[in-house]
Amino acid sequence: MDIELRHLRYFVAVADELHFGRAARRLHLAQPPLSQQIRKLEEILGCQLFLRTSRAVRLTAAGEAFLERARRTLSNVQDDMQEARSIGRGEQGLLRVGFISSAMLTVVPRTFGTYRRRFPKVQLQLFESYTASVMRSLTSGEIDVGILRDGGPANGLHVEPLLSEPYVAVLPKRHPLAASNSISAAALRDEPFVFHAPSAGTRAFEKPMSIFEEHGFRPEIVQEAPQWLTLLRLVGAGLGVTVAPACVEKIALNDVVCVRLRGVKVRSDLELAYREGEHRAIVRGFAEILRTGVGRVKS
Amino acid sequence: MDIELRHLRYFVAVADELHFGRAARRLHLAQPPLSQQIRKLEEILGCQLFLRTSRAVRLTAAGEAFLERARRTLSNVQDDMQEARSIGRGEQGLLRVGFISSAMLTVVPRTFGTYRRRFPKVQLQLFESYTASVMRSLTSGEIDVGILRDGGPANGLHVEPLLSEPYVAVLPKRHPLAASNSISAAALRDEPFVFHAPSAGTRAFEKPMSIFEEHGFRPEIVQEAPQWLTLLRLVGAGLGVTVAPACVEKIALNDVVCVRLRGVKVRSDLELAYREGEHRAIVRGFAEILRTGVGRVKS
DNA sequence: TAAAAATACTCCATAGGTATTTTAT
DNA sequence: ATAAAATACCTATGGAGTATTTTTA
Repeated sequence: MDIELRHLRYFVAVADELHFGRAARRLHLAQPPLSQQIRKLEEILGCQLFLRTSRAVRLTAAGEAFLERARRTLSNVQDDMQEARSIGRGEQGLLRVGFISSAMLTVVPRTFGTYRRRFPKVQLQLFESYTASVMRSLTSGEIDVGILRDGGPANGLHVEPLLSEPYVAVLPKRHPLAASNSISAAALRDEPFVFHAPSAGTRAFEKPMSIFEEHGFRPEIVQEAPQWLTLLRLVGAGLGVTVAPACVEKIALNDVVCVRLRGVKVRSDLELAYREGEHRAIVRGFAEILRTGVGRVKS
Repeated sequence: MDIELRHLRYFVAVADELHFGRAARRLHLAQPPLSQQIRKLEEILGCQLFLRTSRAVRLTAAGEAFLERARRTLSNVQDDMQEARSIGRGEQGLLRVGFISSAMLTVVPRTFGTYRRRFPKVQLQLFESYTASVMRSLTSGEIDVGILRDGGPANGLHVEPLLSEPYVAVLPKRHPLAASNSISAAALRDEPFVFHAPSAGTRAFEKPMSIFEEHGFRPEIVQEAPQWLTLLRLVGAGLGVTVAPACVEKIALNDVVCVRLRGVKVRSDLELAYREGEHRAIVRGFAEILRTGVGRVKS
């Protein structure tokens, strides 16, 4: 016979009432089974908890000490259950989110705010990096969610589109085409390019390059740089031109001009990623907020 | 349906083994009821604790958190049970003992040592006083046990003899009777007496006085003092004589002589007292040690 | 004598067992 | 194909109910 929480619940009730009949009523129980269970508890413990006469019930020293502990145990178990539930709903814990800088030029930061308000107890850790690095961190388990660009299908990762944007050409302010309302990709055939390194993300690199493939050329990259801001300033300084997802225009200073690319089907996809088989409510909750947050703006 | 410690025990076993079959074996249980109980626990909590496939079982984030808590709860409950048992056996707690000074002239201090060794975790608080005060403190609940002298039967108190001693006459060194091997109580008829005040303990006062009643006189007390040492020095200084329990001889300096009282039936009883209906093992344990400790020396 | 706990018994809810199916690798 | 969990169903322990007795103030 093992001790059970039932014994503690009954014991606390009797100790509170110091009356088996009243305690039984409080427990929605008949008096005899209550007496039995208390007796059983005393047998398990091997010591008396109550001194009973037909006129009065009082606690022994052992009962006095055990009462405190029993109360604490019952209360702790309740708290533990609440915590488990809360974690089960994704309301508690640590969530590590890796993201690319350009995600901050979209609606994403606002969804972070929404998430904080919805799950205030979650500790949100943010890691800023580039697509390939975000994917590696996801796979290795350093982060739980990734927000990246054109990560495409990846082994062991679930990747889903959040936001699709057209590419724009980024030209120096004084470039002959800078005044155009829109240009063809073919117009950039002989231009020197500045761009990210391929290692920053294979697909994220190949996708914009493929724009020019159908016109039979591949841009000559004269300078690589990791950040869009850097690339824009290099364009502004006349080192070359580039193509970028439309959102990048937001950080363009007045030394460059962003021009719509006519007839280009290829678009840049901002994506949400997490490990395949990811089950944690904390991750599912974040993903859900991100989807609806981004979706609401699009519609 | 309420959560029970059974659920925690089963949960911990499965979490340890990460295998329902093995966990069931460890619990001396078939696998299906274990699966059922875990499922039931998950229903009670309202969240998954395990992710099971037929090939692998692993903890969810909620399960991970709940595991720690469940372990702690089970361990705490075990500790709490041990503590209750220990208190039930009188091995823990606070024991307040009131005693008269002369008890320290007997075997009593040695029994205190025995008690400490037997119940090392009990905090023993000692209060030195006189019989009437010890009894009042017992009744009022300030102390738990009393060691006193001739407290006799008292309302609401259990009083039992520990040690019976003859009275001796205490005379100044140069008193005419001081050289006697023994004297009759009648020989002290015209002597001035020094003694305790009656308020120090009615029976403890009346008992020695009764020695002289059968010889038709009552000692004239010329000076009262609360402590035996004081009384002995007063005798030594020639203020009077007195009668004292034999053990008091141990603190006699060479200015007094203790002489056996011939033909005196009245003896002084060192007694153990506690409240009637006292049930606490801590008190019973102390009383038992005191009885056997004093008894062993007598026999 | 009256109030309350203990006892005696009965019943049934449910923990646990057995046999089998489903599932995922 | 196999190992393991889930499902279905059955059994029986023991928790809870009813009636009664015992106890003590």
